[in-house]
Amino acid sequence: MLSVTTARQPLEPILEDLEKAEGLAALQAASEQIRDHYRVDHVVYHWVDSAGDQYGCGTYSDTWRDRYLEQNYLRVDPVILGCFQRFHPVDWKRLDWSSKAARAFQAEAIEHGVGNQGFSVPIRGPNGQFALFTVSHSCDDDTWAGWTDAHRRDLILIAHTFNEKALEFEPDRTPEQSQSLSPREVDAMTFLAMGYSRAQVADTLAISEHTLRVYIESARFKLGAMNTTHAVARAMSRGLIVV
Amino acid sequence: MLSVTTARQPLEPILEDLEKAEGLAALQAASEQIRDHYRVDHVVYHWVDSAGDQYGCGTYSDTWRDRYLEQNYLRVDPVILGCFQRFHPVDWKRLDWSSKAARAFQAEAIEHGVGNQGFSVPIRGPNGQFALFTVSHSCDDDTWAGWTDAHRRDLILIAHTFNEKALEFEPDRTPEQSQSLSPREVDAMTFLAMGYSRAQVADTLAISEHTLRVYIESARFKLGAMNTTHAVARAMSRGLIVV
DNA sequence: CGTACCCTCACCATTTCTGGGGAGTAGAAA
DNA sequence: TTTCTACTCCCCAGAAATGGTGAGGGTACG
Repeated sequence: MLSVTTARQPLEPILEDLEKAEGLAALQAASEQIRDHYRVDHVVYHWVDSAGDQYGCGTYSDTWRDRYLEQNYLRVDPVILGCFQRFHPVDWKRLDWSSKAARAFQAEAIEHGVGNQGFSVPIRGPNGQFALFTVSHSCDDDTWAGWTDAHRRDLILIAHTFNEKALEFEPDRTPEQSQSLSPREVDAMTFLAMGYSRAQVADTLAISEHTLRVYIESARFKLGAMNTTHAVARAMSRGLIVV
Repeated sequence: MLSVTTARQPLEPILEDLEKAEGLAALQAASEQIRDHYRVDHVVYHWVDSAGDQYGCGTYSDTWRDRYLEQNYLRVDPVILGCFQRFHPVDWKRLDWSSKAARAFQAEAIEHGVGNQGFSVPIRGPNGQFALFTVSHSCDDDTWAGWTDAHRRDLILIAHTFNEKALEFEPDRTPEQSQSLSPREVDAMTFLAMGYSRAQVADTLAISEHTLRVYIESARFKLGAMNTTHAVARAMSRGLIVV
């Protein structure tokens, strides 16, 4: 049971155990340990790949997890949708549950034992990488508010550490070093991303449009892109240009 | 001076003072307080807008800050470029300083008292928002490694709190609810960002190219984009599509 | 001192994109 | 029930981007 007094429990051992974890099975065990330590119903880490692939790890029941994947709830789940637009950790109460799909989802989640309260920490990386660290529980609002106030900072740190570990075991998810662009190529990509036409970019850079085309083509080649839009998208997601 | 023993200093008062800060001037004071508390040379918070606008706050000298802005070092600074590609907090030693521009930049930074060591925490938000919380210092590698090991977690929490505060005082930077795209528009933008031509996207979505064009045009309109490339770039930087 | 990469400029033919129209369905919201 | 939004389809002509090929001068590095 969750106590309203919410005495600060020591965080260090949790983080240390987490940092010692080796392999995905250990992460699974770590989430259970965190759950038991804080005496909440569930602790979940949820990764959403840049390609839309998912990876989850936590204490939700298998049936709920399977159902979630099977129904592609990723695109309905208000927790995902809400956190994806937010900077900071968020209490589930502050999310938008107004749509019909969202309420149906919520009802089904509670039915599967997810809990009526929740707190999720969004974690973002380059290339649109996104993960969530979530704690959920069943209790009344005041109890939950007290608990989250007391453990908010802990959860941020645990989320970070958990994410670091999860990335460590999945090197595929760390972005590979891509070939860099020349200054002029960066200029070209940047202005194109800002919506300038080729003629406008050439004018802005005070070069002929022919020259500009050479840059765009070489950038496209370096980025392995099939067209200008693709090249700009890749340059952005690789952080080669900042728009 | 930075002590190698790195006894854990209490973090709570720092965070509490930070959370009490009201206004940008208070944040400036907070960065100085953090600097003095940890006895490092500099503490800096640096925001990079999705439009390329910057906002900085910290203990760097005015001359260096002006120089940085004036020279548009944003696009050269290996700390920015490196952290933009990274998930986790990073020690400056692990960044890529190999290019000529980078080394020139480093030399000039040290000349302006920035310090030869540094540790930066990247913070990301929706819509491609990006900020850095940096601590820099002058000392040898071992001392620095010891210090960062001891305070890594503190810095993550401070970075989060600092960022929360900075956002609070600049509501402009909180993402205006950008008009969302319809599912089909998201599909269209996504495939375009993946390099598909209009014909290919239409084929993939099993709709006519004419229909596809309607989606692209309405997406372009919603995003206030001047052309397809611009629309895709905006959709990406606003986190509306994930590629 | 050669190699390699970057910056600059040019033409031609073809493909692709864009902007201007108009029109019907279904489902959800008001 | 009406209204609104999303989704689907169509034509045409002009604007823009692309692909292929070629060439010269500059700087950096071994």
